[in-house]
Amino acid sequence: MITNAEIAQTLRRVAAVFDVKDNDHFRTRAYQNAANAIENLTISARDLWEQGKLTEIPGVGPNIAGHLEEWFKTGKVRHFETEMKRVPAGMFALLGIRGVGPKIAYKIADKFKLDDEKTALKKVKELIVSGKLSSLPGFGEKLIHKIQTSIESAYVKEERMLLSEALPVSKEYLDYLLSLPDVIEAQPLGSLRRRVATVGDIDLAICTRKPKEAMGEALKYKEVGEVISTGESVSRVKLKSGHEIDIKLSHPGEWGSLLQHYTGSKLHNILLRSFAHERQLSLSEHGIKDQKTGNIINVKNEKSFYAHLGLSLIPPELREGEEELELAKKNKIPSLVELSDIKGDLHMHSDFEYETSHDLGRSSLSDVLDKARDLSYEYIGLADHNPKFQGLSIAHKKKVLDARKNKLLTQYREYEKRVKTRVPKLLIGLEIDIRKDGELALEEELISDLDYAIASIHSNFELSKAENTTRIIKALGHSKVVILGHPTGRMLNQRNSIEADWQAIIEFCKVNKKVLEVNGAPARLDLPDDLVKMAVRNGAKLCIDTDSHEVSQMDFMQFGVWTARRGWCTKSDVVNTLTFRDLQSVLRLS
DNA sequence: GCCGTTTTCGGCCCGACTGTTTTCAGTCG
Ligand SMILES: Nc1nc2c(ncn2[C@H]2C[C@H](O)[C@@H](COP(=O)(O)OP(=O)(O)OP(=O)(O)O)O2)c(=O)[nH]1
Ligand SMILES: [Mg+2]
Ligand SMILES: [Mg+2]
Ligand SMILES: [Zn+2]
Repeated sequence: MITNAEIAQTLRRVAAVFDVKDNDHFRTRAYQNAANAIENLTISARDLWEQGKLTEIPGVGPNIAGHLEEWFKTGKVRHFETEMKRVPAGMFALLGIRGVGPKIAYKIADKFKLDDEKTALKKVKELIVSGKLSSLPGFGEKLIHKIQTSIESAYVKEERMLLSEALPVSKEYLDYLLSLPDVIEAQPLGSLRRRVATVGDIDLAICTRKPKEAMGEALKYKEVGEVISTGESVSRVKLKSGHEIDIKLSHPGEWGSLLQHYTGSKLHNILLRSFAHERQLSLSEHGIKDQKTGNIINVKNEKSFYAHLGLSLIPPELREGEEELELAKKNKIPSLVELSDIKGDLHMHSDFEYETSHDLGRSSLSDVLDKARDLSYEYIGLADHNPKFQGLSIAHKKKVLDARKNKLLTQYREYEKRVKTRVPKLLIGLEIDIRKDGELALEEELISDLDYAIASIHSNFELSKAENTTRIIKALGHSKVVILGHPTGRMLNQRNSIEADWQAIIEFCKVNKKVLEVNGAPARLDLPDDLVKMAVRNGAKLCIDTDSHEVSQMDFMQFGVWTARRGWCTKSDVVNTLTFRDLQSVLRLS
């Protein structure tokens, strides 16, 4: 299996060869663009090749597509191999060092004949210790020290953090920044502002009339462990916690263009700048420059920045360099679902104790209802896991489920009596495992007594694409099963999405009026944004849930909404924006 | 190497910071 990540890595290596051997900057960039595009695909490039759609990937043209075809057919690409042989293989290992790019990596690998990728880093360390590296022209003391420390830290594997991890770290820093006298405004930008599921670094921006003072104060934040680089408008620090933070700074007059630039994404920026070029305008974080007169056009905020280009304001979640520019030109950016549109949460676990197949909730129904009232919900749905499938008699399971229902209803009536107003309606459902063969892990006669069922995969994640597709569709065929829970099963940084034919599953959901969950648990965010987009495009409905096991987790709804927004989801695509009456008909209860 | 409702040739986003160097290349965001 040739993965997208492997392809992207190889294309980057070939790009590096073109850079150092041919100094061909544009061909280098073409290969990098293709690498980025393939890395960001959700569907595997191999699948696209089988469908004859490789050149539909932006940045992949006939040449690269031809090379990839050779790779899929024969297992190797002669052209790539020839190109990569033009440099010592050790060079590629050095590219992973921060601050070391193709030029420096090549100089070292070439001079010291680093032919083995595996030993290259070790050899460089030895060359530093023996002082030989300083014999290279351009390798001063500081550069060598930088390489040395970068190699050390490169051994600590860095992965992207969850959005939920980045948010409190950034908030604490922002609270500090906003407390400074010279800081007019401060806010998170980059992937954090675009609400990407995982975040590489934390990008913060400061608006000030006194840049020097403000930057000086910003770097004095008590959690700063190390200042990596610092300048008048940009600094980079590493916190004691290990988080890396970019701080950018601008005058009030440039604030709008700074927000735009630093929110990204990179691809969005590049496309926007190319578009501006056609209008003789040049964009940067400093503003909009008229290329004929050289005048900088002043923009106060992002709205007027986009307006100057004839574009409507694009929500940060959509700024990924896909079709957002085309739609903004036509003023056709949809208005996306918002947290305040949500009228209930249908995937929560109660604290009822029984022989569960997985885990139990921890909060009382009374606490859950209090929180739901705070959130102005009209309804909530409790979807505990099905009882253990094996080892319990049907009679026992029935007893358990009846007891659960009775207890919850009794508690609910007591709550109604006590609180009286704005009590959210209660639905009693279950989250039922989809077994390997697509059967539900609960007997038919026990399912019929539920208000609704969520079907979820919790095992056998490694089944083939065809097997997963079949079992999901089979499970969704049950009349009580209306929602497919956390469809891909991914756990960010821990477990990949299952393989499945999402196009077919989405089509099935649309035709049969089934609903795909957008699970807002921060480690899931599942459906992922790109599949949300596929579902929305194809007219399938979504349900944004939290999967909460205790009251505080009901706030995960925001993460689900952000993920849905990144998938171009509007209010009308989401069933839990409906009134209770309309929701009941979606659940086939009326 | 990619790409095109002004182009199939001739462009390709733009700027900050660092280090080592007298004017800029390399790397990164
Ligand atoms: N115009 C332009 N802007 C860039 C470029 N690289 C980065 N930016 C802008 C857009 C990015 O969203 C922003 C922050 O850069 P980052 O490298 O932190 O990327 P981002 O936060 O989007 O993703 P991340 O999660 O940090 O990997 O800076 C570039 O090459 N050109
Ligand atoms: Mg970032
Ligand atoms: Mg950054
Ligand atoms: Zn689950």
